[in-house]
Amino acid sequence: MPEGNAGKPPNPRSGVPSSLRADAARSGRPSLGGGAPAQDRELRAQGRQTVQKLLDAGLAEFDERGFQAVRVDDVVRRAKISHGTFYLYFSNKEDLFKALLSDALVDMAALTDEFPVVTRNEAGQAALRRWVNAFCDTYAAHASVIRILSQAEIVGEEVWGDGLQVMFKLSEAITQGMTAAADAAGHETPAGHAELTALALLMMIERINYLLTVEVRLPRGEMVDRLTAIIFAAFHYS
Amino acid sequence: MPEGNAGKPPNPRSGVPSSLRADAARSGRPSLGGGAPAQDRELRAQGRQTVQKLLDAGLAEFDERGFQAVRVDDVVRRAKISHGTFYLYFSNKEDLFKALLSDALVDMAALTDEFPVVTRNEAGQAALRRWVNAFCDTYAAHASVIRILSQAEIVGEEVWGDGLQVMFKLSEAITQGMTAAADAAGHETPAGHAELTALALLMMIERINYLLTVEVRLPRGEMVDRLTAIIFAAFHYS
Amino acid sequence: MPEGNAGKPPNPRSGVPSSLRADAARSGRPSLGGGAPAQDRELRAQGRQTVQKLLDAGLAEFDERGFQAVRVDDVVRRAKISHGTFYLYFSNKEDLFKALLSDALVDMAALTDEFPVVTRNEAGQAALRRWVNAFCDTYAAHASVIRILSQAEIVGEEVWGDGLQVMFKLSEAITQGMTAAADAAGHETPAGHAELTALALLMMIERINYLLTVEVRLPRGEMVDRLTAIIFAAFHYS
Amino acid sequence: MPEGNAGKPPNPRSGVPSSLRADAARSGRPSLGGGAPAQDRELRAQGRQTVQKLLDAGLAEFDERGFQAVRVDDVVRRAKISHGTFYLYFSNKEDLFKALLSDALVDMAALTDEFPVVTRNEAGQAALRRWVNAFCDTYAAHASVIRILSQAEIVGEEVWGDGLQVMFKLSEAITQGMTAAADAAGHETPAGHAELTALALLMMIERINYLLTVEVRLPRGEMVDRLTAIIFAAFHYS
DNA sequence: CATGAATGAGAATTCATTCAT
DNA sequence: AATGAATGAATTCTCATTCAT
Repeated sequence: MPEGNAGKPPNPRSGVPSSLRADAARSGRPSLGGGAPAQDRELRAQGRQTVQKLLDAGLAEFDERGFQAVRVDDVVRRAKISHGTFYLYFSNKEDLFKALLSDALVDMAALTDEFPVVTRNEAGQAALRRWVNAFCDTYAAHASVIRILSQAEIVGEEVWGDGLQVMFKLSEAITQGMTAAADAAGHETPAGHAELTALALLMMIERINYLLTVEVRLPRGEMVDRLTAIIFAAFHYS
Repeated sequence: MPEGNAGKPPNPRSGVPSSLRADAARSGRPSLGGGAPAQDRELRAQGRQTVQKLLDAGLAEFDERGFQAVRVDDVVRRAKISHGTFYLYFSNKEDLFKALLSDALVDMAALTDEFPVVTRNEAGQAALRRWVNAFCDTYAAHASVIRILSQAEIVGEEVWGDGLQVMFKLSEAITQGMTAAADAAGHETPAGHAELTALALLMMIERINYLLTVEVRLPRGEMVDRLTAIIFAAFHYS
Repeated sequence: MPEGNAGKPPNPRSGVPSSLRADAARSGRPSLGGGAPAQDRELRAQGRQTVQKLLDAGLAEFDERGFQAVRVDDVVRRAKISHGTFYLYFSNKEDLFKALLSDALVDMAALTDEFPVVTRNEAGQAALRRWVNAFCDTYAAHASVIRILSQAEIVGEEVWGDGLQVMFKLSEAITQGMTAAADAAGHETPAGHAELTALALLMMIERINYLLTVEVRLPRGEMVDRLTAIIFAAFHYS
Repeated sequence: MPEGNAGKPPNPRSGVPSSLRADAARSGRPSLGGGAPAQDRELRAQGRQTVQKLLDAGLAEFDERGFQAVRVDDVVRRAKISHGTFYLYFSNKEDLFKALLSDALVDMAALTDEFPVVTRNEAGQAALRRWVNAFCDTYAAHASVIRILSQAEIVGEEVWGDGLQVMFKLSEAITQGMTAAADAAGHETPAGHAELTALALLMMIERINYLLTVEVRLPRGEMVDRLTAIIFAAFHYS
């Protein structure tokens, strides 16, 4: 999930929707086809295949060298198509990235619905653990793009905004899942507090996953345990 | 503190020193004056002043536009010195950044020594809270550079490494401070576990501070409370 | 009518046919259907319709954006036919333009025959006025192409030459019509003089019409009166 | 003087200031230094020399090939300076052109003040003839740029506007000079009429000069005579 | 010390045109 | 007859860095 936005951000955002502010919901672009240029043409089999080649090549390149270092030329060379063809389907490198990203974001957003109601017992903790694990899986599956997304300076305002969206959604889901049982049981749950807690914990999960996909090798299994324990404790013993 | 390193890192690092692996200790260059080119010359009043102008201008530019977007030309124009003069003191943009960064890292590293022994009581939590607050202050004071540092793809390998160093040191300090009391009291503390927990929590603190300095406006006071509570709970109730 | 040929012209022309030199007469290609590629094929209904769509689209585009700015792609998109099809009927943008232009030139050339014998009286002036008006009508009807034609640098040598042809023809017609009556009456008419005068006046008419079709809004009715008066005076009182 | 503006003009202008509308007077940029980029730097001897080399090279190239065909690369090669240096002084080809143009426009505008009061006699006609001749000289001196200017489609809106300015000024000067004597003598001079007449005649002069500088070789001396006679007749016998 | 000048290797993008289906 | 796909040469512009004064 995206964070970071180095360089003073042009348009400051504020607030905490449902205190943490979830911006206006954007249309969930379904990542299929290509970017802008390709949107208004009908793609035939061959065309679709070329787009795919570009997406694949792009993903590979981004994964290997990051966003900045990749030149359109690299992607094109890897995909073995001509320079001009690239611009037939994507208006530029960022456009290609966006296409790649939207897949990732869709999957990440899907985690929202999967967040369980976490009860104050072993079963709850087990369910939570499963979710954390799922998060790690999803993150890993899209690591290269999410990694780039989290370097806000690199991607444009708009893309970064898409990421924030998902972040807030997840944050809300966590809040819900972690407090639902308590609420039912009549426990008091300081409203805003829970949401801030959820946000903090989400950031933790994300960054740890970040580290998991880059150089620092951490024992993933244990890490998941730790994360689960921390989340559990944070909501139930503070 | 740095995280992120988008684009598969050239030379993967692994391991966890004292499980978390703190890399080989690098020479702690003492942030004074300029970078490489300036190192072997003695600076007179005028020279020092020029360097200062460049550092100021650089900081301002980095703050406003991030690392990438800043061109040597921007810095030079803002500092009102000539293009050629820049290279008299710094070998390039990254060099300037490094000079700026080292100050920040020194201050961040200093937090290490300030981490208190956190006892399982109100007093402990209060002490912890004070430290978290200090962390936020320090982070805020160097926000622009740290923000950039945390976008690994942007800065070079070397710089990023400096950041990792500090991260591991802090992580260890937290582990110590949070488990010292318990250890003394004879509590069992699963070795590696505590360190992973500390790392996770550190990541959380960092990212939240990140968010605090960028567009998303969060209530800092409450956030500090939440962070404190989470850390406390994580170590004492899990 | 074309003038202008910015950029020193490759092959300089000189002389004044019958003092004003009318170049070698070019084959008067009869503006029908398409350009080069289409010339050797018989077009069926569908084909003719496609050509027409292209001509229409081309005219509209040229009118809106001039020659340069129009890309084959624009025409093709407007005509809602495919890129490849364009080259089935025209060899390139200039070819399309030529097809469009020849219609215009035919009409302009037709003005030649309509130029009246202008007598030194009210009737003569009225007849002249009518012709000037007709010129304006014809010009307006083909404004977009003629406007382009008059920017020699833009169109190729060949096209521009076609325009010069018509210019010289018109110039001669004016000379004839304006001096016929005088000659008959035994007035002396300095040979070359009249032709140069006619050319100058033609240029005047053309440029004013140019202005009439572009941004500068002039009162056409009065303008026609002025032009008529100037021509009349030029031939009869100088 | 500029005419033409093929391709529907973005922002239609209308009206006839003092009926012919002379737009807001623009600041008379004194053509010295370079274009935009050079404006905010102090140029030393070497710099000024380089700018001059670029201006010379640009003029020569424009003259030989027109505006469109010239690539920045051509200019740079001719001036024997590096590609990057060009952009140190001009932001692009058009910028270079503008620098070149302003000289021309200043000179053309100067003709305004030189237009004599043309009396209805030999002396008046002689004075007029001298002015027409001066016009031709000035035009010839700047032929290459003016030629380009008159192809509105090529140059930007702004540049073209500068040309219109001068056109209107000249038009007014002619009106003044041609009607001053008559007015003094108590002759009636239909207000608007005179201005339209002047505009028409100006267009004539310009286009003929255009032809004089391009391929069609006309006898300049005689042409000047004809133009003078026409103008004289137009104002005095119509 | 400091400066203005010059450099030139890139990188992005466009668009006319050809081709296979 | 028509189409979508692919091409790649051409051109513009940027910017880090070096140099002579």
